[in-house]
Amino acid sequence: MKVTGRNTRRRGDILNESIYNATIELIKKVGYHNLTFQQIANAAETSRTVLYRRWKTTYDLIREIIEYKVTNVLGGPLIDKIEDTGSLRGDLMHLLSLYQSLYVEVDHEIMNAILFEMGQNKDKISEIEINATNKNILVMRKLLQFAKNRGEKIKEVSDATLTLPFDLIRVENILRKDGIDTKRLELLVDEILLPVFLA
Amino acid sequence: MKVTGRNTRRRGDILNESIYNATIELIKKVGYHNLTFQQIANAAETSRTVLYRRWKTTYDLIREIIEYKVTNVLGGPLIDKIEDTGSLRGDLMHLLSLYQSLYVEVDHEIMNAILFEMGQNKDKISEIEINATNKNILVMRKLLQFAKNRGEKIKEVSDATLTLPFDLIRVENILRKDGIDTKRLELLVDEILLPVFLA
DNA sequence: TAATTAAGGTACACACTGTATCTTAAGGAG
DNA sequence: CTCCTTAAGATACAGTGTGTACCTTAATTA
Repeated sequence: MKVTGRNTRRRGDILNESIYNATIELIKKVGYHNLTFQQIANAAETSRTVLYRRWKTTYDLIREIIEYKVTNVLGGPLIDKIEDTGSLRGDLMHLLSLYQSLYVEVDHEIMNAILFEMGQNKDKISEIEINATNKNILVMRKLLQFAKNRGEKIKEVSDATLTLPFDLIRVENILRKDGIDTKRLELLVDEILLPVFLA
Repeated sequence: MKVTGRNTRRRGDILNESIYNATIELIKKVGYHNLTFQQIANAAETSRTVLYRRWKTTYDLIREIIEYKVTNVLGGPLIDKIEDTGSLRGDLMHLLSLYQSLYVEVDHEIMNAILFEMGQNKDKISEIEINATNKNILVMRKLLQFAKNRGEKIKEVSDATLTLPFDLIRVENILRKDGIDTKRLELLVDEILLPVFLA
């Protein structure tokens, strides 16, 4: 603690946000791989003890930050945010834009860190992430139902294929990461997603 | 060193392979994130000094292991291994099988570690990896040329879309990782790749 | 056999981890 | 307003890993 006296000990949400922000800045600077509780504590001007009490690993912290940020960015679950825009192409563009906005707002490094841990920790994380995958499948089912209701001819595909829009955004953000603009998203829709889903 | 006397100091390839194998085993055990030079040195029964002399980071070591393994598994560059099987479907299946075999033989963790670093280290790695991406594009061009020569109608797509087969295998190995069998690869070909590339 | 090269040993200062123990500020209940 | 509970923050310690420097000596080559 730098300042002694009254009003020097933060709690609850104020402290949390300070830790979140410090963590995000640190990840941008040193990367997820080099992220340490020690540095987070320094940056957030708190104590390592506080961090260890709440999170076992930096991954647990990151996960919490994502959840916090997602609700802030989207303002609610993804499935409530998709709309019937009048065409499958428009709906897919809207979906990709929404999902992409998460990567931009939450920060690539953090989103990719999650993806990486999914590839490493076979057991404990899968529960959380399988859940996320299932939610994404439901989003796509709803989106394709819009198209069917409009009379568009939709192919019957497996659940695994329904995750394709999300997978594409993930790959884009790992490999390309810069210049993922509307034009790029349109290319994904026109060259990949529409041929896959539209009969 | 455990044993003193003659023939106790390994060099060159024998030492290298010992280090490679120890690293692979360690990654399987503790994951890339927790991989340390110290543990590698112990497991390979060598000295940390030896490791630091040759590799600056565990990532550099991993990268070398992949190159070593790839030539062992495939027996040469990927572009020389694809064949005209008589149909685009057959060619794509063959390509996916080859690329998937890398993940199985080299170990998921290591392949994913590379992917993760690609997402983190924007600068230095991109040169290597952009190169790899370009090679993959050439592979797909060659494969699609087989199809054109046979008279199959092939869509004109952007280069970024040509990396789709590789991207799909990557995603599979991050998220699903178990049960990526022939049936799964067939689904990728029939539901995604053929609709994208075949007119 | 001598010279060169590289493996292996030892040591050091520093950073991070995880845990335990203690103090004390903040916020609520009465 | 005071007491009490809760949680923030300070301090300390043993263990592990890092990166580097310096030295010794085995293996290879000339």
